[in-house]
Amino acid sequence: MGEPDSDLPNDVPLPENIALAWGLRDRPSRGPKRSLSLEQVVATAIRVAQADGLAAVSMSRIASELGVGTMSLYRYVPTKHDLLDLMVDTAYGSPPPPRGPDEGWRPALARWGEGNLAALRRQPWMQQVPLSGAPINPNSVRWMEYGFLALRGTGLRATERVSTVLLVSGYARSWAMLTADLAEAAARTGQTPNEAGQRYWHHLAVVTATGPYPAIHELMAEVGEEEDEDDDLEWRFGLDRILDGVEMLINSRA
Amino acid sequence: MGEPDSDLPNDVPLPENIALAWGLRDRPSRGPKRSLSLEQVVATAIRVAQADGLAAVSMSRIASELGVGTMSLYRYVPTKHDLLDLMVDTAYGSPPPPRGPDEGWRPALARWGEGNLAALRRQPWMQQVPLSGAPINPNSVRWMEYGFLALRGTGLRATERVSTVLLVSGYARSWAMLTADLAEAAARTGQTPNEAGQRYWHHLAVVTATGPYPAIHELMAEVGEEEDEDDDLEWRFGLDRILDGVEMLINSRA
DNA sequence: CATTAAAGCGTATGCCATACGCAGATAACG
DNA sequence: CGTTATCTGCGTATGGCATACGCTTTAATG
Repeated sequence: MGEPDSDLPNDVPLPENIALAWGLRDRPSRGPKRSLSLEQVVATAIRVAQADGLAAVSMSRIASELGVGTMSLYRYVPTKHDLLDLMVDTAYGSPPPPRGPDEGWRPALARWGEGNLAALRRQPWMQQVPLSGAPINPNSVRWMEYGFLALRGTGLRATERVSTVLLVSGYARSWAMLTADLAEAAARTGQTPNEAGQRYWHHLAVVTATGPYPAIHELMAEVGEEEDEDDDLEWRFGLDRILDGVEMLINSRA
Repeated sequence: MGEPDSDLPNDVPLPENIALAWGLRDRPSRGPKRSLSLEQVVATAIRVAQADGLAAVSMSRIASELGVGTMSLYRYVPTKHDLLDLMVDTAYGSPPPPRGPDEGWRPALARWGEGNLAALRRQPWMQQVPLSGAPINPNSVRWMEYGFLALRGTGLRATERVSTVLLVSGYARSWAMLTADLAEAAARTGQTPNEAGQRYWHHLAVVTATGPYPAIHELMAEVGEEEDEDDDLEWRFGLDRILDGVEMLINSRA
């Protein structure tokens, strides 16, 4: 991933979107005062997304919600894409409390993972936003900070800590997506999420009826027998496997 | 997630998009013959995405690429959204060879995970497509089949196998995203990926300079010391942690 | 051969992001 | 205290987009 700025000159300027997100643009003093703030714009956009879905988030919709002209928004945000970026950053909200002074890394990282999932469940539209790679926005960086705090003093090397944090957040994202889709289908057809799951398995059974899918058929047969498990237990299972794997390595080095 | 169709009546029809993806629409015999096939449309769309990015994929672009009118495409695909769905399904390509008769679950699942990453790297635009939840398209189902094949006979219960497969594919997706973003930034500014990584760390250093980010500063200091690691080694690290965690559970039950 | 239904697709609609430039506001400068 | 530079809000215009509708042509069925 390359090294930090060991000898990179300091005159490499921050890209505009990063400076914007961190509030580092130097506000000039010349012209009239602004009637809005970037935070207001972002908050309004989030409100629209939360209420009517990501597809309802248009510049004109946000503007009219704020009682200003559409083009005025571009005095606050260079493109809609940047706005989406800021929306996601803000909508994640505060991370769970960081690892306490006498707390082990494992419960702290578990809490961090649960926080990830909770955030995505609070604002499901975030899953539709194609995310933009390496985290650089303020709140994302704070989340990362908390994640790395959990792994301090574990003997894991830097790149290993990065991978571990990515492991947890990636799993949270995948899990959120899977369950959100079923929940959404359920809500749309006015059923319980459980019925939606049943329906999914049914469709899968139909399409795999002809053709070689032994493992999937085995799976479906078993799911039919097992008692209905809580969704969150299945999520915990994967999280625990990650934590076990990491713990194994840490212990083997101690 | 609900049980399969233990007693669900068989008259629940397949949604149109599922039938379409599986080629289960009954082609009527009345009218003129079609001049294209669904596969051709999907393949062309993929070609456009591969060549000029996802943003270049418009119905009119695909149509002109095929030498037909824009609206003709709607005889093959109900909406553009469905087309994107099929594009992703197809573009994943063939999964790696399934677990062999004398092969252990671990190398098989590792290979499956590598295949996930390789697919996303082959067609980076797929990461921008907001994916649609539970896998139901033919190729996705085949990938799933192979994933579950790897976990056959491990003593893992059905829901546990689901979580495990999700764990691996989710991590592959996260990793692909992180590295693709840096690679893309590198290509755009005409640098090596390593320089792009350096630049990222530099930006991170600047924005976290003021403020309480001890864990991130620690991380950056360490990354500066470590020799440049191969990206794929860092990826392998996370994958191995998953596999370790799963193996631990399997062994503890045996 | 008449009927029927589908295929290809031109046209039109309505939404979208956003480039451009103007008018009024505001602070800095002489 | 003007004058000037510069920023704000925003009306207007552009070009692209997905897609609804309905017409014409085609071809298999009765």
